[in-house]
Amino acid sequence: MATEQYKKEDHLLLAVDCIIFGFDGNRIKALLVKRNLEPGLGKWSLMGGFVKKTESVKDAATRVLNLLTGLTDVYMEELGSFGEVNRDPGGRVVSIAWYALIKINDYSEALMKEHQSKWFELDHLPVLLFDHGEMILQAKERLREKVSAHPAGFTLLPSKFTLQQLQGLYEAIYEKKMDKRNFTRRVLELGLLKKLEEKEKGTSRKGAYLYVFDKNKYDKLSKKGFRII
Amino acid sequence: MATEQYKKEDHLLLAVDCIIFGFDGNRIKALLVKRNLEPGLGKWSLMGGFVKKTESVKDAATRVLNLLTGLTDVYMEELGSFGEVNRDPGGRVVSIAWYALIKINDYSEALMKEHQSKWFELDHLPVLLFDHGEMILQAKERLREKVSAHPAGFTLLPSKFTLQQLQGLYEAIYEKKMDKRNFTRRVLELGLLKKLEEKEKGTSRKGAYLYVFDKNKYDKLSKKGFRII
DNA sequence: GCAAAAGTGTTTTGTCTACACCCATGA
DNA sequence: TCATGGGTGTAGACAAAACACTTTTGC
Repeated sequence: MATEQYKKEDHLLLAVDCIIFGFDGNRIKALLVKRNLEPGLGKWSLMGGFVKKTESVKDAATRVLNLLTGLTDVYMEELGSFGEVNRDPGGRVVSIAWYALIKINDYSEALMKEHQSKWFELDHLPVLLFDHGEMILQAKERLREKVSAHPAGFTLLPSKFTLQQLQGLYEAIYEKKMDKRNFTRRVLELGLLKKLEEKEKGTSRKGAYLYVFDKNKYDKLSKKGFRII
Repeated sequence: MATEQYKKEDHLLLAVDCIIFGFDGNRIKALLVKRNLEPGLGKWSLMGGFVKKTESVKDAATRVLNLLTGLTDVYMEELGSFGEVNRDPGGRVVSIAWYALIKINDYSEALMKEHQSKWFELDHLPVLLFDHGEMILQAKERLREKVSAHPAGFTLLPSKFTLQQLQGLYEAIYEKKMDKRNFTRRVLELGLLKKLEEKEKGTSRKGAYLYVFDKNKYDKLSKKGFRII
């Protein structure tokens, strides 16, 4: 099947690794797993896997994410390749890193036990496999750039959320406090949110109104971009 | 050498393709070559090549760029992977696209003859190999984002240049006219440019002052970013 | 009635945009 | 002397930032 000229070229292993972000209401966290093969058996690492001949790179990333989380339809984007010759002592493996944003509660305790996985705060990461620490750092930077101009980050929140939760998310990503009035005004002006009658009463006596996204406007803003910070 | 578990995984071909941008004073152009192997022999395509086992992905991109242009120390950045299963009918090849910014005069007529290569305006591209058209589109978009906040784009200009050449570059990238006074003020305020005594007398009787970059400030601004548009 | 978080406007500051004329020079 | 591109400043519009008090309600 393959053209003759191609056959004599070097064939390599191509992997995908997923930086899976979650938000627990206070901090951004990354989901890591205990590696189950050599080299690096038992080390904390990103969830990864090899790209098969019969699937696209994106499909491989989706498959690997699904293997760990059971989730489909997750926001995921390519971060970039990691292609140093000796990055993996087990062989010549080029990895393409992807970052995914999930609702932290979509990932159950049961799955954590099953896969020996755990959420880690970004400034309390363990020692990581290979160049996975660098991948997470780059992904964190990319996440900042992304959410400054796209509503993507909102997918880290539960489907109903309060304005203070949304602000807390941005404060966690940018690691700085923001002004409540300015923040509220900006996000409401985007016209992206629908206010519900319901209130969230967990955190205060008064209770805060819950909001949901207007999917149509979300799609429009995703394409066009905006500036929220 | 390779770990046992790795051996049974699929091995694929990994390629790099370079989107090489130049600026002729009026338009952004891309450097294309006539493909010299099957499949797609004779078609216009990006300069590309396979990643060898003994080189990093970045080194491969650098090597491929150098093969065509003879240049080293070129501004180059990863665009992303192109990994559809059937993107290359010759076999399962995943390509990592890189874009490079060179001074158009660094690429001689002699090299164009030797490699059957040619500069094309971005809105007059020929029919291209595989998904190379899509790569160029994405690279063009990325270039816009990049130069809006980083001085990288300046590397498309000759080492001495006038303010109007710089403005022309931005106008070409954004495909819109800008205000001369506003533009001048903004770039001078960055403190990035050093005014020379020399004047460029080619395009007007009066002559326009030439500028060069202050390398130190360039490096600082590269990291920190700015907003020019 | 009080503690604790929710909700809400205005003023100030800074940034961005629009806009037009004189200058220097070679032909 | 005139045609051509080079160089320069200001006023108004708009957006961003700073800032503090009232409301609701469960205990």
